[in-house]
Amino acid sequence: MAVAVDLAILTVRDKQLQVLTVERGTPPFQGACALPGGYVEDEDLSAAAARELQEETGLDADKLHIEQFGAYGAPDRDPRGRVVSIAYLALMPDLPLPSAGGDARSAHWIPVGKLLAEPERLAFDHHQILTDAVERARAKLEDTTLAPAFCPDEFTVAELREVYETVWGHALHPGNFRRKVTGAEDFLIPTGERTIRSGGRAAALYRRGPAERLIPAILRHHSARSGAGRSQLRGPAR
Amino acid sequence: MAVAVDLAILTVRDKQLQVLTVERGTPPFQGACALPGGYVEDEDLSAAAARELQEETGLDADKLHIEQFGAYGAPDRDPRGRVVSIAYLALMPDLPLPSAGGDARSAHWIPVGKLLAEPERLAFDHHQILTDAVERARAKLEDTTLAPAFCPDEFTVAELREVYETVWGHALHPGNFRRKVTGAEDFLIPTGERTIRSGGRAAALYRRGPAERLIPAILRHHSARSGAGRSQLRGPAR
DNA sequence: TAAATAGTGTCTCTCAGACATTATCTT
DNA sequence: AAGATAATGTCTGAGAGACACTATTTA
Repeated sequence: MAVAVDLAILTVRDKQLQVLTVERGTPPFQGACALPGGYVEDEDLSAAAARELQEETGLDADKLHIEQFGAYGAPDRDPRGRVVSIAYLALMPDLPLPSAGGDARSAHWIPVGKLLAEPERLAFDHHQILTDAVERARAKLEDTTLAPAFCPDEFTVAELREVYETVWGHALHPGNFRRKVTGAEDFLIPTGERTIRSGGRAAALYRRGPAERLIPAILRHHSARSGAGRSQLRGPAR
Repeated sequence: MAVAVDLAILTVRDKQLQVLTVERGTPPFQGACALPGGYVEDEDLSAAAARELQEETGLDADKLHIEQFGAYGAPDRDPRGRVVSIAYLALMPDLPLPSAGGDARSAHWIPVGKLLAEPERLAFDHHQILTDAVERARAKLEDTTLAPAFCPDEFTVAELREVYETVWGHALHPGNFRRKVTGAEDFLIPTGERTIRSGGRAAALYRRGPAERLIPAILRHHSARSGAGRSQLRGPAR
């Protein structure tokens, strides 16, 4: 029984959540997209994932976030024979891929939304794997300090907010978002510098802090709370 | 390369979180405890886990909660050869094990605390697997409706609270706990009946509701909040 | 100046912790 | 009645959504 690793490498690019795919040059699923991956050799699973990451992107695994999130082993998931695949999720900023890796033949960034809407475009059970990877990423933004993994070393609050908005797929309130992320302990460390990334007031730059858990968490859904604020009608008499 | 499944089957028993272990009768690790498990055959991974569960406990997998939580594949984790193991977490009420399963030779419930304190008692890397399983269970009680999986079909709020207290390892405030679990939508459904399980007023019985996510969540840690209540000194003048 | 974005302040509702109190059951 | 447990109520502070407002930069 063969054991492989598959990687869902995500980034935020052009205001879209995108995933790195390779085009399959040989059957089965010739011409389709697939998540990068390969067989596990005489090494630990995480080492296999790091090696594949290096081969596909030329990037060093300990420079970005990478974590295991599932194992897939349906008997017929690979028509060539029994393969159990351990799936890894990697998050990275929108860097130009070194593409030096000899294996970087045909790596492309593709918007996740497009891929999930067309289940046929992904080989094997990679549609399911990608679905699970995206859900994992969305959930982890809520209560961990993972979001800066999508940003360069130094970033603004607005850039961080764009990460959340892109991954979750809906807009967040700028003022409240700032209050929360700057209030969470050890999440963001101000560098003291400012920058102008777009027309408007210069924004402060931050670096990610040492915290791993986000306390308090930032919830995706408005959790069916009736909402506060001024929605109640409290006009002057009636 | 062999692929196996290992099961961390947890229950709450005698006010302790306990795990089902089997005693190893043959080398390696002869005489040590191990998590039940076995090789994956011509079946899906979840089917292999369900089969092992059936063999070890005589219980049906679709009657209790079971979920995959990790894959372990260090090259030297099994001295007999390369084995990658997919780990599953199962939660069940404190039932008498049918033990009809022919394989139930030497299954024992052992308190998790005791096992985690003595890393040598568990074979292979099962100490690590159990550690991860327990952490997963603790985390899932926070924001999912999983806790009733540890209870019989009908249960009282106090029994549910005992589950939380046992898994998390600390006491919870009875009044506040009740307010939260009965307030969470679709979490608990009152059966209308009452029962007396201990000296005192009869308690209402509940059944688990259809919700999967617990909203709002119940947090383990007091999240370093300064705490509210009457701790402020507000005595009458001074 | 206007336009645009960064950042702060405030109001109100909800939630959680810390009690206090009432209700119901057994002995 | 006493003791025990179940269930409810209240006060307070923290956090979140909504929104108004101020600050700083470019065009």
